[in-house]
Amino acid sequence: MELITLKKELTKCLQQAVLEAQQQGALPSAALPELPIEHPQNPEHGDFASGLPLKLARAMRMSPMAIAEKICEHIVLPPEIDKVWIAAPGFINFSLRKDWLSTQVESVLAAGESYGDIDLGKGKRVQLEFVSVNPTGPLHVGHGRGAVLGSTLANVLTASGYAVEKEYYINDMGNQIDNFGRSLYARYQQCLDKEAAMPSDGYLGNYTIDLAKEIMQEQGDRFLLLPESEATSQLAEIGVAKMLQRIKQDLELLNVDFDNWFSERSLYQGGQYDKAMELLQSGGYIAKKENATWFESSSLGEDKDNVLVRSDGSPTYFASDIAYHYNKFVERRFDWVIDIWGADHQGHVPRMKAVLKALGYDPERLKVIICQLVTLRRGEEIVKVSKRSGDIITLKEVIDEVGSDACRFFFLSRSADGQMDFDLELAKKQSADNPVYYVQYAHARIASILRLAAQRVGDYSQGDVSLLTTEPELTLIRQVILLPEIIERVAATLEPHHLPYYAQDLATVFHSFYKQCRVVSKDEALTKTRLKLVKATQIALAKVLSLMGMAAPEKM
RNA sequence: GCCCCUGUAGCUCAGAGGAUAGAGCACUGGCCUCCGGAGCCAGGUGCAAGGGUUCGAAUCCCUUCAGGGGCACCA
Repeated sequence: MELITLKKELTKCLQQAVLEAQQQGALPSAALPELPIEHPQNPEHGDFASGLPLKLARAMRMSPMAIAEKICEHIVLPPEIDKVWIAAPGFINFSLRKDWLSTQVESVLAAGESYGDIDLGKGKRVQLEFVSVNPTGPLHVGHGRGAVLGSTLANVLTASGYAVEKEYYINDMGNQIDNFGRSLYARYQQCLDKEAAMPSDGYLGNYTIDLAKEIMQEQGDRFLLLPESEATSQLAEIGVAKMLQRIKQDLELLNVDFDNWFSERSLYQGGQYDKAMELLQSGGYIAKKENATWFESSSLGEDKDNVLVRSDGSPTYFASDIAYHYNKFVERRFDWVIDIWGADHQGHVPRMKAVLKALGYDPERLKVIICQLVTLRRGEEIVKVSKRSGDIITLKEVIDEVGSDACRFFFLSRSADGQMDFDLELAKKQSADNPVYYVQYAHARIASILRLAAQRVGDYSQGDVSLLTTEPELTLIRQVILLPEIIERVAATLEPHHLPYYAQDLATVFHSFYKQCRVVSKDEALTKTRLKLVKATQIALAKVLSLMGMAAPEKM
C-alpha cells in the first residue's frame, strides 16, 4: 500500500472507530464531519494527525481529549501503523512502522518512471486550452507564464490518469487580422520605398518591419500590383503563418507543445458557428436589437446581454468562442474543459459559463483558470509590455537570458492568481545560485554516485532495505513517498506551484542525508542498501522535474 | 460607480480552519583525510488595518485602506 492510500485508509479507520464507539454507547451520536488526515509539520506529532475530536466536541458535549481517548480505544489500526496516541488539545496522532517505511523504497524502484502516477482521472477526457495568443505578434513573458502553467498541468493531469489533449486556439480572423494585414501592407510598401502610413491602430512593433522585409525578399514586389484589399488579406495570411511558426518555435524553446492547433476560421467553414447559433436561437436566447444580434445572457443571471453579430454582419469574438465551446462539448464530447486565460479576459468567464447553461451543459464542466499578469522589470525599471508599442521584451529574449529551466521554475513558483514580478536582473544575478540548480544538482549528484557505484559495486539489487533505520534515511524516505500526494493535490486544485516547492524540499532532505550518510563505503551490505534509497530519490526527483518540464541532468 | 485577483520576513514567494507561520535570495559566522562545496550546519525579523464566525483564523464573512485587472457592435 502506498502512503496516499494508507492516508485514506486511516480516515476510514477513524470513522469506523467513532461508529463503533457510538454503537457501544461510549460516544453520543453525532454527524461525522469531513476531516482529512494531515501530515503534521512537527515530527513529534507523528506521520499523520487528525483533529476529529476537536470537531466532534460541541455536538457530543464532551471534551475533545475524552473523545480522542474513546476513539483510540475503539480504533482498529492498519498493520502499517506503529503507534497511535492523543495530544492536547484533542489530536490523534499516528506514526508509521519504520520497517514499512523502508519497504517503500522497493516500491518506488519497482514503479520506476511511473512512480507518482495515480488513478484520479479514471481516463476522463480533458481538454486543456492555453496560450492561444493572437498570431499578430511575438509572445511576451505573460504568455510564457500561461504556457508553462498549461503544459505543467497537462503533465500532471496525464500522470493523474486523465486523457489530456492540449490545444492552441488560433484567432485567425476578425478585426485584429485585418489590422495586422494593413500594418504589414504599410511596412511592405515602406520597404519598397513607397510612402505609406501605418494604420492609426496598427501593430507598430519592429517585428512587422522584419516580417515585411522577409516577405519582400521571398516574393518580391508582386503585392504592389494587387488591389489594396487583396494585398492586405494575402499579406495577413502569410504574416499569420509566419507568426505562428515563430510562436511555435518560441514555445518549443520553453518545452511547450500542443496536440492540436485549432483555427477559429474553421468554425465558420465547418458549420459549428451555424449550429451553435441555431441551438441558442431555439433555446430563446437570441434577440435582435439595433440591427445587431444579441445573446440574452441577462436571462441567465448575467449583468448584461452581449453582442454576437455586429450591425455590419460580422460575428464577434464571443460568437466564435461560443462555436468553439460548442465544438469542444457537443462535437468532441470532452468530459472536462480547462481554459487558461489572461487576467484581461476575466470578464469573459461568466459569459462563457452562461453559454454552457444555455447549451444545456453543467457550467462546472468548464474550468477557467485566470492567469494574472506579469510585470517585467530590469532592476528598478519597469518594462512596459505592450503589443502595440515598438519596445517589447519578447519571451524568446527572456528565455535566451535566463534559460528555459530557470524560466519554467520561476513561472511555476508563483500561484496563478497573483500577479508576479519578473526581474530580469535578479534572474540573471541569481542564476548561479538559483533554486533550479539546487534541485538539478541533487539529481546530478545522485547520478554521479551511481556512476561511481557502477564501477565499485556493480549490481546492488540485493541491497536489504530493512537496514535503513537511521533518522536521515527515514526522513528521506518520508519525503520521497510524498510525491503521489503532491501530484494528487496539483491535479485536484490545478495549482502546479506546489511542484517546485516539493522539489526543493526533496533536494534539501537529500543533500542533508548525503552529508550525514556515506553511500559508497567499505560496508558492502549498507552500500547496496543506500544505493537503493539514492536511486529511489533520483526517481522521485526526475519525476517532479519532468512534470515541471525541466531537464534532469546527469552532469552539470 | 460595479465586478474579479492580490496584500505574509529587507526582497521574491509558500502556507489543505489546527499544535511553535515556512522556503529561496540577501546579510553574518562555522564545516572539505572521504561518494560532486552548485553542498551542509547555525544566526531573526513578519500575517495591511478594524470588526465578526469558531474550541481554534494568515486561511471563512463584513468594512476600510493599498496595488493590479476588467466593465465595447475590441480580443
